[in-house]
Amino acid sequence: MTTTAPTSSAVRLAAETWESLFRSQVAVMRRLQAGAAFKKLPIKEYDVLFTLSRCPTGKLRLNEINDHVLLSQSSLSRLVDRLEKRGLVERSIAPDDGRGILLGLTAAGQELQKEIGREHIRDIAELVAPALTADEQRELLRLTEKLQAFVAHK
Amino acid sequence: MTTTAPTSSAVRLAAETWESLFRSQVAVMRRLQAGAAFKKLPIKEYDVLFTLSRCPTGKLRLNEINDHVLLSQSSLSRLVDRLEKRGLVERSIAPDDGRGILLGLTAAGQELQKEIGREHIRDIAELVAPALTADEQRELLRLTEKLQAFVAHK
DNA sequence: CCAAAATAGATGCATTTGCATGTATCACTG
DNA sequence: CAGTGATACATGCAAATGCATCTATTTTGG
Repeated sequence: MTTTAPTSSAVRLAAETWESLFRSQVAVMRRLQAGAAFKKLPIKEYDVLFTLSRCPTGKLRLNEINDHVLLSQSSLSRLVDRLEKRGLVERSIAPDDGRGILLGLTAAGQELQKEIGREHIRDIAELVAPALTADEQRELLRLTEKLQAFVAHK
Repeated sequence: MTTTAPTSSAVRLAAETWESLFRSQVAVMRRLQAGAAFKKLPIKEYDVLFTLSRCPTGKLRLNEINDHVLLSQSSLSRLVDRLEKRGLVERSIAPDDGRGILLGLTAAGQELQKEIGREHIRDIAELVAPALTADEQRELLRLTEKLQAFVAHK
């Protein structure tokens, strides 16, 4: 046994931490996706609209979106088909990569994202704000950002 | 505007906290499900085995499992079909509710859960332990448990 | 007690998803 | 520069999922 091997209690703590994070995510997500906000658009499709609405350039490569969702590459492609068919997004060729697709919101897409987002954000606050103090929320935000940053660069 | 209305900055903090929690979950989950541990069994199916292995009685009602996963009732029923077909779980009639099904692990199910779990837990530790200190992990555990407990009882 | 409403889980059918594969483009190397 | 390997995204096809519905059982309220 070397001094750098993880101890079983360290492994157990990591596992329990992950389990708790995952289960809390499930608990909140079950509530959110069942809400009235997602009658018009499934939450996974909304997520793409939201991600596009939040990015500085307003456009993203499909593979960039794909790095942040739990869908296979092909499923994301098909999800984008559905959004495009509804006139909510538009595909264009990426200017610096002939293989690539840039995705942007249409005006209708922006409008729908805002409409759903208003209700969605209220649902989130209804769940999170009474559960945790503002300081606790900030700490949770910091810890999960730290975790995500590590995993993203690993 | 009443004094009990949530302020927009309180709503925003809750939303950002949720977003960060959700994205970190996605980042970790993408890694875990892509790991060698889940070549033998998809992670959603493993999750049911794991949940059964962790419960005090060794058996759970389908609707109890369903309260903690992101699958519809029918999809869980079908997932359990698949596990049963592989001889990993067995269904029995709940003794106190003629509508109900109790689910339990078979010996093969226990064995496979342990086998996959050994590798899975190592993968988790590889992601979480270098990202967060032990104190941070404990704090994250506490906060997510608090959140989950609130949402579960709301 | 009885009827109505609610609940539990299985199933039909349509939709979504994932694996494998294909085509085109890009990056790298000699 | 040319060939090879890697990457980006679409598509075929099979599997998984979700909505709606069904049957049986339990719970509720008068």
